Amino acid sequence: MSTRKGVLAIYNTLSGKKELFRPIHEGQVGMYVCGPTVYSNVHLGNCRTFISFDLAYRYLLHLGYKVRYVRNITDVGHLENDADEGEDKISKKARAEKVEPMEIVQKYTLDFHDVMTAFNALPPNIEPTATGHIIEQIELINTIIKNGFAYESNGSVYFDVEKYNANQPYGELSGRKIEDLIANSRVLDGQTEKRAPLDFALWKNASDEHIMKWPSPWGLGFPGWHLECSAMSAKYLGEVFDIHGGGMDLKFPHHECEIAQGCAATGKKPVLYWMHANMLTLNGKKMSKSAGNSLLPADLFSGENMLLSKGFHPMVVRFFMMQAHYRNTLDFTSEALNAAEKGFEKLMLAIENLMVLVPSSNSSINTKVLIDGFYAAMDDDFNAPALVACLFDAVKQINAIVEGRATINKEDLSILQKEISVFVFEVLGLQRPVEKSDDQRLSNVMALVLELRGSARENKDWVTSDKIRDGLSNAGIVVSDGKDGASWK
RNA sequence: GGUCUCGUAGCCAAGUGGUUAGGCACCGGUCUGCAAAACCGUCUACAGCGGUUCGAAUCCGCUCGAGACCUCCA
Repeated sequence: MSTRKGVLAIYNTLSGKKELFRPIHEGQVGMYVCGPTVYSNVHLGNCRTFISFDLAYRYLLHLGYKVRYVRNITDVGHLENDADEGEDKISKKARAEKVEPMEIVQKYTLDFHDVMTAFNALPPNIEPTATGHIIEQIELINTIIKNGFAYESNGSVYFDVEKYNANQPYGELSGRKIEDLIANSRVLDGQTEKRAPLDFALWKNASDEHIMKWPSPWGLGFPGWHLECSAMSAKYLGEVFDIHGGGMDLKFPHHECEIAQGCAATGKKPVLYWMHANMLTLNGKKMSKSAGNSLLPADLFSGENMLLSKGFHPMVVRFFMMQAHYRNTLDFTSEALNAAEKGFEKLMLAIENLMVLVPSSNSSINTKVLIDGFYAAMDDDFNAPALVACLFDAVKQINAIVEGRATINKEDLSILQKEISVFVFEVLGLQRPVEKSDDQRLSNVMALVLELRGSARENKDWVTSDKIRDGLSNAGIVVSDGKDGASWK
């Protein structure tokens, strides 16, 4: 696949344009994605971002790149708000549940991993935690202070945004001007430690009652949220790396601050390509836990939620997400999920048929055009919905071959089988849902039941045959009458 | 209030100057004892009003509507 390197275009938030992807080191990619703050269960909106970057990761791997994918776990420093008395999310939850903060971290990290596994998201190569990198963070703060872009105040350290902005623009990524930011910044109580409202914390002094704190040159305290990602990405990917991803809502201030921290520490912009995944909406609005407008994956799978009439398989949900581009908002509705479920089943059925097709001596379909379409879609900024459309073109062709309206030769069949498998299972990361039962005894019983029903049908004993069909239906088994006899699932 | 994004058929959603995206639903058909399933076909849309152009869903302007960020969020 090495011949395809160099044709992938990625939309770079920093330039506002699609750019041809050229990694720093030939054949290698360093990718960092802001992970979750593990203070509660991840909701479906959180999941969309990670699934979006899983798609990017998978396609980069497919193109043959050696990827180092780093996704952090934020387990300290994420405050409820920007006021000085803002409480750490993990601490607050630990206090509420009367457990150690690390018990909160452990519980919700495990939940996050379970959910990611259910969605078939590949694990990152490194999953660093903020609390595991306090030393690196203190070192980074020291460097920024030494370079003159941060100052200590009352046991806390703040980044001096105005001083930084004198030489390098602050707000480049999110398209903001510092004058507008100053004009619009809210004046919060208790910000007397800062020289200017825009300055953000690199290190926060911990009060006596604060339960998560570490010794530092500035006293007991804890790191600032923005700093964590800078320290961890630099440690594992270097001062400058290829791709930084995250949710659209992190663009400002989080990612803006990361750029400032990186430049202040090294004089170099830390990231070549900034990628931002858009939000999953519910009722037309961003899914958000704090706004009470969110849905938990577990509820979606089980169907135990007022919004849902039934549960959906994780792969149906993943397929639903793949039908929208990662840079656009996607609206969640029960109806849209139902539609995705039908489409997903249609795709899976066609692939099953493809794998057992009997080749002819010649092909009436153009396999190359189909496959080129797959690549063209993904090369265009990971356009999964365009890929899905191409896959359904292939489905139509497969069905035509199945029904004898088209033919495919042995060579084309082999290529099509391989490429469709690659794009559906490896790139889109879909999985065939496991069969309801591989119980041999049930299979034997069903074979007998269907044989008896078949006899009844031959004798036009519709009462018996329908009784069997309805009875099985009540037992959760659907009988389908095809040309070559009945089947069940 | 500031900055920005979006508005595509009943629903979800690609497409950013010229070739009917796609999925689901609806409707029609094939198959079937009936039904379901499956398959085939149909449905040719781009918020409104102007402008630029041989040609606009796409570019520009205005209007209306929705959302995001500016405070914690993926």
